[in-house]
Amino acid sequence: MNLIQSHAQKRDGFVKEFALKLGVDVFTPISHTIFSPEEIIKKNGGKPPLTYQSFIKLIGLPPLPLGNGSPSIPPVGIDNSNDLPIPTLTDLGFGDVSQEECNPFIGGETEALKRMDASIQDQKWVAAFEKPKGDPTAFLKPATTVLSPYLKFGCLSSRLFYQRLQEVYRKVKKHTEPPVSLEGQLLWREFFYTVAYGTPKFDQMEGNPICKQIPWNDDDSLLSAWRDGQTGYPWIDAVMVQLRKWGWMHHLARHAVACFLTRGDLFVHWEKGRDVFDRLLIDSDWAINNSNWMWLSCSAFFSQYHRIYSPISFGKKYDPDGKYVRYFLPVLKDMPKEYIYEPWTAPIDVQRKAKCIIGKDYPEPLVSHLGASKNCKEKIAAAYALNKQIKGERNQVQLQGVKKNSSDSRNTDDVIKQPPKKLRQKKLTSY
DNA sequence: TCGGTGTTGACAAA
DNA sequence: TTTGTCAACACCGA
Repeated sequence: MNLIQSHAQKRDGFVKEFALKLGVDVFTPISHTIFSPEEIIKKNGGKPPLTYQSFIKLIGLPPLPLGNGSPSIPPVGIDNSNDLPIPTLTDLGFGDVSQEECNPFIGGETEALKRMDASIQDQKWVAAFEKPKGDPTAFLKPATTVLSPYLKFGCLSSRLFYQRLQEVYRKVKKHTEPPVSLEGQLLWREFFYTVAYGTPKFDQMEGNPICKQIPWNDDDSLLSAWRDGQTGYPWIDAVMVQLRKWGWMHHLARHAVACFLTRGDLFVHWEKGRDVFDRLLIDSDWAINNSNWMWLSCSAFFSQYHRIYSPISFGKKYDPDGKYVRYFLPVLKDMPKEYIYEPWTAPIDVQRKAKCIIGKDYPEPLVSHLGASKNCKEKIAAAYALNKQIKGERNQVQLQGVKKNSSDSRNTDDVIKQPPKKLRQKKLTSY
């Protein structure tokens, strides 16, 4: 049983027990997601679908939102009338996180509905929405709905959002389709929930049947430089600062920093990056976060490890002047735009004039991107070959019906050479 | 077994 | 601004 399954079971048990005492009937529908992961997996022969397209083929028409088409069930809302004390961040175990005044996301259902309505009002925008085309450097007016935190905390019903989108699609002549449309985004969420529900050890590499076994390194100094926005690559560091300050950044910005940490440059284990995101993202979601880290590290779902986001040109493509970098990394605010994505290449007099000496006011690049990415590709290619070989051997064994003995018991976990334990014990500074 | 396809790359060429 | 190339993997359906 994995986390989602045990969580659901605990919740149902608790609610039922509580309700029984009050003599209340309990009806627990699928409501956090649109579809039932269990039913989709059953339809697929007991295994979760592993591609988006195969997932789409399995789903039928979605059920209507509760209270909005199911007349026997009242709308679910939050009763704010009884003045219950709201727990503080410290109560919730986040006392060491300082909240920035600029955090743009207010909590609650009222705000969630307001946000959804505001997004949906612009029917042209909804009809034309195409996720891969958004601008990850747009921060004054984000290129997406930013409804993810509200979906995560249950302030916004995914079913309601889905139905509202359908209403818009019916009204407009032409609109984008899944996977790139807004509807497609909701279905990605469903897809990842389904895989997460049906996969043992989903949140780790070892023992996870869908996860490639790759000998990631365990270098805490690389990890902390990345986490603290000290890699020396302004685009990467600015994204990590936005994560810390806002608890949110654009989807493609997440891709860029996740790729950099894992398969692109630093070759640090995706589970480490996952933990940082899990801690700092306001919308962090167990199923989606783990899925995306496996995706970006080429551990599952995606395997084109030659396609690496450049920590220099990817941000530049959207924001050649570096407005985004200057906003989140004020130390670089006076760096001329020719050098803003590669400040270490600026002549020393330019650095002096910009009041930003590289190596003193802002770090030198942690690694050389060209060399590091080449290195990563080679290591992943080798790991892939080994995974394939072991999978082949395993299939052979299954085909021949040979009973497993000790010499056959090798599995893909063996690909991992455990690094010397605690060789580098540099303690991570607190969040 | 093989060809088609896969939400989101970078770079060069047209 | 759009298209082809790079080098090549995993999954799926015929």
